[in-house]
Amino acid sequence: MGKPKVAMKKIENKDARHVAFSKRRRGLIKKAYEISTLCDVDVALIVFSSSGTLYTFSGRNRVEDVLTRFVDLPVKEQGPSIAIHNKQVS
Amino acid sequence: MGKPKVAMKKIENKDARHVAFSKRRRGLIKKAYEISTLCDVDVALIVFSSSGTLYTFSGRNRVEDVLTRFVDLPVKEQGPSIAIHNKQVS
DNA sequence: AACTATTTATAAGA
DNA sequence: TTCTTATAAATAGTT
Repeated sequence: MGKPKVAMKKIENKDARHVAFSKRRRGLIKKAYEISTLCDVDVALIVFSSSGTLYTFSGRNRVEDVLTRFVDLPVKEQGPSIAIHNKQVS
Repeated sequence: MGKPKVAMKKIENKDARHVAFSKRRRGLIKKAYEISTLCDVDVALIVFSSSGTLYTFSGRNRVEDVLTRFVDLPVKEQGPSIAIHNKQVS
């Protein structure tokens, strides 16, 4: 990550947490853009800040269209309700 | 990125594109997990591979719940239909 | 908002 | 697909 290896838990200091959110939000959206472009896949990303502000990204198609595509899948194919970050999720 | 600086356009070689998708999907989901945990925010990520396989991630809440939260917003607050990766999107 | 030291992500190759 | 390695990119703390 950055300089020190940071523990993977909520950053308790509010200012530090907001700064991290701002930096990482930009990084995450960039990564989403890259995989969408390089690999030619459909991506939709939705983030709600703790104050409720919405941030989104989508690549080739509109967020709504990707969501529609998701919702239209049979529930079984939507996979587990809670996804695990380090496992491949159906 | 990795070793060589790669052009930001579709990887034309199919095998290379699939390998990149596999690696980057993992990285993207990890980043989504990290921002969700460190910054205590709601994240939903949906990716459809070119063959139509679905990959998702969500943090504190289920993907469906984040989508519902998005859909329930007034359309104006859902922001632009096409998000731009390097700009902050409302 | 910029800088910088350091960690992390990842393109190629095996 | 997994591991290794070299290098680019992300980012935590600081200014």
